[in-house]
Amino acid sequence: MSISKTYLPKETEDKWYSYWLKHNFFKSVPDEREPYTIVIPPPNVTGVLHMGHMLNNTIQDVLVRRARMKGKNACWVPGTDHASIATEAKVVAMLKERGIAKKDLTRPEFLTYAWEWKEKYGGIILDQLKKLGASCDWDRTKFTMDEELSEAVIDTFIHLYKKGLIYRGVRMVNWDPQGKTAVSDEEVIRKEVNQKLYYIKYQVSSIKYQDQGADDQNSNDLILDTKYLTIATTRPETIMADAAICINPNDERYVHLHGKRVFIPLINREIPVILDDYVTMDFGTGCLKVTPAHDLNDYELGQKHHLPVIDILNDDGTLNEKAQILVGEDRFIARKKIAVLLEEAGALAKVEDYKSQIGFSERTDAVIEPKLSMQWFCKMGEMAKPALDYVLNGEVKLIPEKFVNTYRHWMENVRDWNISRQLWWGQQIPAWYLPNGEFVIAKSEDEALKEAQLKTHNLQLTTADLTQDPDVVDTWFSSWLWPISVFDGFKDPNNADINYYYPTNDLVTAPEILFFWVARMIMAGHEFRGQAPFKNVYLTGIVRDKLGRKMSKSLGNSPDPLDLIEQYGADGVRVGMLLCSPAGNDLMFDVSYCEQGRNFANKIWNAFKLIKGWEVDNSLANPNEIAIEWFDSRFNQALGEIEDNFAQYRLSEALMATYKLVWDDYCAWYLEMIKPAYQQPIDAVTYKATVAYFENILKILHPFMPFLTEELWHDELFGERDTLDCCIVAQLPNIGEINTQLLSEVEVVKIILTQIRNIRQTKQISPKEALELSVKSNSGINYQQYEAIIAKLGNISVFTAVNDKVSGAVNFLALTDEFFIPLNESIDPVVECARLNKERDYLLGFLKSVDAKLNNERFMANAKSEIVENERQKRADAEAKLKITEQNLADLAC
RNA sequence: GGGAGUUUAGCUCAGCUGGUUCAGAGCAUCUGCCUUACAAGCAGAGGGUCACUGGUUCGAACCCAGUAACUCCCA
Repeated sequence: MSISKTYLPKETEDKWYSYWLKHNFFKSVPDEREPYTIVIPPPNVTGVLHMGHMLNNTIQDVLVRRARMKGKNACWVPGTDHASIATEAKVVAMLKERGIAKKDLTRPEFLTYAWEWKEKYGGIILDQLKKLGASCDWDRTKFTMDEELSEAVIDTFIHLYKKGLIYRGVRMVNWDPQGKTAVSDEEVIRKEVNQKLYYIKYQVSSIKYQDQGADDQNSNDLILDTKYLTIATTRPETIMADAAICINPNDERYVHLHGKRVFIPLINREIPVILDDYVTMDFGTGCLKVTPAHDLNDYELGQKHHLPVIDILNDDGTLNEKAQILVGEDRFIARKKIAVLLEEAGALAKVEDYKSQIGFSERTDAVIEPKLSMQWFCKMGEMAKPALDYVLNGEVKLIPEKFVNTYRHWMENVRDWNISRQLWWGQQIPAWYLPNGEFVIAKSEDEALKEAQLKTHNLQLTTADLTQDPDVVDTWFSSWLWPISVFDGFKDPNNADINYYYPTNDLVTAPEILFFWVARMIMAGHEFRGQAPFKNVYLTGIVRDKLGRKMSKSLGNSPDPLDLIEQYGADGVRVGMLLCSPAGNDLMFDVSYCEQGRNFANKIWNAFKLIKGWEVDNSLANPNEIAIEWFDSRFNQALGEIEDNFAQYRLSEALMATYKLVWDDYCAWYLEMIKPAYQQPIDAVTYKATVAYFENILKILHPFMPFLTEELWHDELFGERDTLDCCIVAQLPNIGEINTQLLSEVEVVKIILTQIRNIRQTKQISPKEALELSVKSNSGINYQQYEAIIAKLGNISVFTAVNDKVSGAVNFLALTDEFFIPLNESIDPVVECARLNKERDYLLGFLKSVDAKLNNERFMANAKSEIVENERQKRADAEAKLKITEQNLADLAC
């Protein structure tokens, strides 16, 4: 049977994934081993796999697989998030297509449709993760609206309410007019947008109304005009909601306005001029329109000055009757129309281009409208404190550490969390309203009734008198419980799972949800378990394209991860992702990394092919002792580096160390050293060692490249394997002895071989032509033991040790040892002299710099002794080399 | 406006408590090779005023101050 020339991922991936599943390798139940737990950041149930997931889950899988191979009981809990706004929007859209409007449905009817939709389309993303190789314990798959998880949400709500941490109040919230719901601060994405700044003239009321003809005034004129004051706003459509004009009391330009009143243009409502140093004098005109209903800062200013709140917007962003004009128009259309009306009325002084930050809804991308409404809030201050401490005292480690500062800043300035959403898809708020407007909080309608009867001392009340709050809680109010609720730690706080798996080990997530998810999970962990939910938080970067732009659907710059897997194989894509992903820094993704990953897979495949093709001859002696011993040391050395990198969560460096070990050390050096001549058999000892090394290499590769390694693992090259003897559960080798002298001497051998190849290249000598090599050793290295290797890889026919230099031969230095290769052609003395002179100049310069240190009293006094010793050694080496070089120069009579 | 971070080869990044010649890796580039494991490869080579300006130090990519550019978070 011939082996394919390249690795073919498609033939292995599904096969091994099913095999792993069939034999329950991903499954975890508590036992006596040490647990290693990761809970997945639950993707939206509506989501499809994008590059961010790809990165995130590759990292998790690498960590989980490695833990499994270190003998831990590894458990990776998967699941999805019900994503109320996003899912509800999808369901509404689906219904609309079928000609059904949400408003015509009852809540239960709507929810039936929603569940249907979820069952049918939800969770695709979990199947996509399987393609990537994610070794999740699928039996533990959870959904944030599962019965136990929902129950946990309700219980949590009640618990926090009783503790006084949840309250109801009118607050300015971020209103999403498209989703028609409030969203939390964290769900508002700010973007810089080109806008217009409208300068609008308000007539001052104590002056008689006259003179309209001054369109061409500049700003200074505007200020000097005492009949009008001019404000600058980006939102002219909200002037009808103005409650006052505010100026800075120190603003000398406007002293004449103190105590005055002005008219709102078009509707001619009279409003006061108020004074507050909140107003920045040098922004706009220095006059600020105060619109408490439609701006957070204005709201606060309004509260301070007891201004009325006039809300002129409907929930869908259209103007209502209170606006008096443009009623029913959408806010953006109204903006354009009112500009025209103001212009016609002579109230528009000018329009400027202006850039400013605008909030957009993360879920619907609608422009967020600040809106006053009655909402439920969760107090954060008290909970933030312990959650901050976990991170500050290192019980929860953020990786990289730079996020600690950001985290602290946020936790110290945390604001109360608006947890209600005006949606149906989610956990309905467990509050029941009584006819008198009071409310009770209870787990069920029956309990609510009892509470209500108790509260009102009215036993006549029936459930018909109660109305449950129609809103649901924020999705994050269920995801913050995730590390506890996936192990059913609320209903059954002492069950075997939660006691075993909690706290979890590592959380891998994006820094953008550090606050609205990570911080809150720590709060919940502390509140409900008295323990942080995880020990380490690995924050990945944002996947960007080559040009540094965030990958997004709208830009169309994101490759489909499944296409990438199709093209480069799951292992190739995993390697590609990790090659360019430093922790916490954004990564500039490019498919060329996947290509590199695929090439690497292919390299391993071909190394396998080579070994597989050898025939063993038991009668042969082992000529490769040195090579075998060297690779053993090198392997152990690399193992240490990899271990160290993992301990610091430097995954891309751990991968790179592995990559170089395999490609350079194993393939390029080791296999070349021991490779028998064409169609010659190999001795048994070398063969055995080589196969054993290869098996160890498969182990360290497995977390990165699970499919390829599992495929090779089962080849008969490695002998008969039991059904359950799989690479996925193989135990990683321990670090063995390292012969450092051998390692450094082989480095010299590599220099010699590189020099020989270099000479061949420059002198255009074919690799097939054998050369003679002599060495005049000054270092004490016994080159005899490396003779076989040098002869084989350098194609050297005769390798001799000499006491005197060989004249007329090409020569080079490796450390302080001199090597000679006699050639037929004579050496050009001019070229050779130039080379030697350059070498001498360099050495002289080097010596000078070393001597400068050694002759410097302050250096000798201050530098550590090993550094001084090091300088002395450098000096000795340089002098030795200089001596050789000068001798060569003298011999050539340069 | 407040805070954090980044700036090292064409690209992506290492460079741990300042101390092996003004620095490493992978990719890319250039040159030569279809040398029967691999052209998705092999061998060799080139490439950097460590953003800029000062300072501290015997010694600075690394510490300090300032400047510039970019990124992120918060308001």
